[in-house]
Amino acid sequence: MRNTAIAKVFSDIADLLELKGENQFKIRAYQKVVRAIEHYPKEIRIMIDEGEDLKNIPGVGDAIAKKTTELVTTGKLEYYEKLKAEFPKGITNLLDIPGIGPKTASKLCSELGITSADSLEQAIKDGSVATLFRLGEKTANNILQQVEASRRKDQRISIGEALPIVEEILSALNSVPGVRNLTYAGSLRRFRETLGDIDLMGTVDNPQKVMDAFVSLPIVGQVLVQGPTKSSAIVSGGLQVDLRLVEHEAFGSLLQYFTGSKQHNISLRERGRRQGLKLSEYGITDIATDKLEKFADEENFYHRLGMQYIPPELREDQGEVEKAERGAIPRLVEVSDIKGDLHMHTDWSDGHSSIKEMALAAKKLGYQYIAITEHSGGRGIAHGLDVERLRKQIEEIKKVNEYIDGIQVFSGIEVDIRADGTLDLPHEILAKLNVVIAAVHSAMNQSKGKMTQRVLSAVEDPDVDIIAHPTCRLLGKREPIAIDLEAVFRTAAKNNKIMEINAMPDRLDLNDIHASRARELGVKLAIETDAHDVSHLDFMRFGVGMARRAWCEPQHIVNTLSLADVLTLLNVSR
DNA sequence: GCCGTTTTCGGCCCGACTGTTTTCAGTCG
Repeated sequence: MRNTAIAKVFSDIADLLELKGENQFKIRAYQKVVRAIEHYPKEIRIMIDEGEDLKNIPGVGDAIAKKTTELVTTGKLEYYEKLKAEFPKGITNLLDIPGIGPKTASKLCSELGITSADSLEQAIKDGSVATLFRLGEKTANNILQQVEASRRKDQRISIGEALPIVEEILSALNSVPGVRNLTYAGSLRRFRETLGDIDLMGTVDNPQKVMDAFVSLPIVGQVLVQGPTKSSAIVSGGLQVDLRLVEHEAFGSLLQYFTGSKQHNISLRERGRRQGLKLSEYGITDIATDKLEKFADEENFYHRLGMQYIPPELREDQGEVEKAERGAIPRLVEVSDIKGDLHMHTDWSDGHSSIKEMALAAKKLGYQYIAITEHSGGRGIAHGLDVERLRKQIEEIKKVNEYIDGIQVFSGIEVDIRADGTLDLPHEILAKLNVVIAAVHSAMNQSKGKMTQRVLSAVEDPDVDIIAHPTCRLLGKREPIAIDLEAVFRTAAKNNKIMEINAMPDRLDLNDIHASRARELGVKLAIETDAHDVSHLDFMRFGVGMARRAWCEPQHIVNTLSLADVLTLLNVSR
């Protein structure tokens, strides 16, 4: 049983306890543990196998540790089964509708027998919902609108789709006179891979002018709310964007508050409380004197609490607050640390730019090296290279290296790992390359056991340096393959092989949780764009964001190494 | 149900908004 499945059970328990009207702090304990387990880098199944204490997970105590063990070892949890039996099936679905909380849901269920969005819609339309105590016409109507909206609502969008939209809006608003400070917050600032909505905020001299400019942007469609300090609108693609403007003196605490995550902020406020301080978006209040201290920047907000500044990517309540108190927040990898890119395609296969164009663009980014890694041809992937064309490309790369100074172009390949685990090109040619990346591109429905063996044989192949996009997922389009990553990471660590953090915004593979686990196991990581065009080299920032969420420092990422050091590493790994 | 630089018992984050009330419950972020 995977962590996500365990988290789902505890999330259901929290919902059911809410419906039951249980002690809210007990409910919160379950909710807290859901977040902790969802983001926990190590599979709990493995922790139990290895006899590790589950109470090492923040928020897990005696009771939940015992329940987790029962759930993982038997596949069932008696407490959960009993709780479920107390309620009609499907009732927790009502909690997913915005505007319906536990009180309303249990009222709808017990008095009208409603357990689904369909029966709810019916009951609102025939007027029975509006007759319930503390529910009226307006509330019923609002709920109806939410039911309809949730039916047509788009899924969360990927960060790669969102960021260009956001930057377009920001650059348009930045040209309005009187704008002093404008930025994005929320999950986007934390670099989460998908986003539900966008939070923008800033400090300005004339809020009304900026709000007017915002709602009249061409990209903005329906305006939901428009006020002097807060506006909400739907932009093209169905994405909701909130813009909030505040006084300059409180920018730091507001940015901190709206960056979240919610659990991080709760954790922070608990600490504050123990110091006699009350934290809010307006600043920090000394409870004894009721004096409010304002913060124009986030750094001083954290320092006032006696801790280091915490980078947004780490604010997930995964132990970062304790570490910041001890001064143990690491110096995370930054885009400026990146000295090369080891995975890209050119017009030799399915890319759009030439080798020379890629090299010049990379040089402009300040890189010392790049690797050209086309697809191999055996599986019929778009214009993949066979042995003959690869030989020719090696020659061509030599010429480019003579022509261009200041950057080294490596010859490489992204060789297909066939269904049987063999590579798509022979040893003779692979041995001539600087970089060999291996990846799965076909037969993705193999069983977990078969797929794991397939990838393991590539990891153990002496010709292979790097495993690319290890789960093969495409955000919102293709589920990850079934694979035992723990086994892959352990074997990679033993064989000194590199795992890729693919920076393409619809891949982000390894993701943050996987990359974090790989790092813990001592696996070397490479952040690679998989660029098919010079413009794709900019994807590096998405990969770096993922790596930062995985607590990676420069030393964990091989392409922060200098040219000389990376060459040594690649030879050593053979 | 969790947790400890006040505590192994008694606490547990904070504020805004809405619609329903007649002072506040419920929900959200």
